[in-house]
Amino acid sequence: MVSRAFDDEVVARARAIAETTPPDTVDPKVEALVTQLIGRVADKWTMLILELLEEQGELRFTQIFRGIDGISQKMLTQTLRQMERDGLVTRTVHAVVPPRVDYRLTHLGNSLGAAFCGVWLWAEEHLNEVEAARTAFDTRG
Amino acid sequence: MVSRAFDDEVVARARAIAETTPPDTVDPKVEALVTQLIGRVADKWTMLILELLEEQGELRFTQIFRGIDGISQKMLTQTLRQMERDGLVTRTVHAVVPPRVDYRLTHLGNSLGAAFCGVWLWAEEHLNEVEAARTAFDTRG
DNA sequence: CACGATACTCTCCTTTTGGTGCGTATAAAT
DNA sequence: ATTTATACGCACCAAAAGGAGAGTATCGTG
Repeated sequence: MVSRAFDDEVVARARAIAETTPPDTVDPKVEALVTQLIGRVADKWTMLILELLEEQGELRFTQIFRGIDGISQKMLTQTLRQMERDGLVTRTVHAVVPPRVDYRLTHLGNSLGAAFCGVWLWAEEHLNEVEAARTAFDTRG
Repeated sequence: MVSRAFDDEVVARARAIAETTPPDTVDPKVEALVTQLIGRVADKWTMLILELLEEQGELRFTQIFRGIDGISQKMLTQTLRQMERDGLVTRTVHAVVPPRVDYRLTHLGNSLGAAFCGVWLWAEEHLNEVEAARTAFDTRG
């Protein structure tokens, strides 16, 4: 996970960007592609794997498997394949027995991890507020 | 959408944070809650609604419905309810006929939008790289 | 008087997601 | 000789997500 030392700073920066953003003249095709890409990449397992690899550098299959609580082998393989296809991780197979496969973030993967950093910080920072909002909502009926 | 003027700056900042992060001494309960919260909030429709409301301020149901391509009424209602429960949006019902309901981001919702900003920027910036990686992967078989 | 508009809810029904368990190659270890 | 470890692929099945369409209350409008 991450420290929360720079949280306010990051959020303030991001908000500043959002506010100074021009009225938006983005090609709808690009818009759609971006949306789709985000849908693909902003997935729970992808985010968790990304974070783990960011922390640990290079890991093999079983290490990731043990490092991520609740994931099934199937989902891990699947997610890693997608990430490889999207250029987020490299997959190096060592021709030994038993087989050994190492995964490592690419530059692209690293940059995505950095981009998600703000979301992790937000979640850490505002966890209590969200829980409070929920119980308030639920007790109001 | 957003401009990409500050992309490198944002990413560099986020990466700097990631690198200076201490070895991690986070309570596993909190870790799990954060993970769960991210799973809840990092959903396609939530992100799109968040962005739309951030741009437009206050909107009513049908305006959001028309503003987000491909969403169904069901998903829109559902997502808005969750967001309201999580304290991300306020929902104000005007007792008129036909009914009129306005949605607006809370401070919390705004901060989440800001946090997601980095991901949007990443997607815009690296769209081409991802597509290139994909075709490379696919042609290699 | 029929109609449209609004913001839903409710009921099917299909699609997608994801879990479980089994199979595999092979060499080292027991 | 049997077991163990690895990194999967495959087949099957349950659960969840999500789309389509109908229903609702009420009032102004044509």
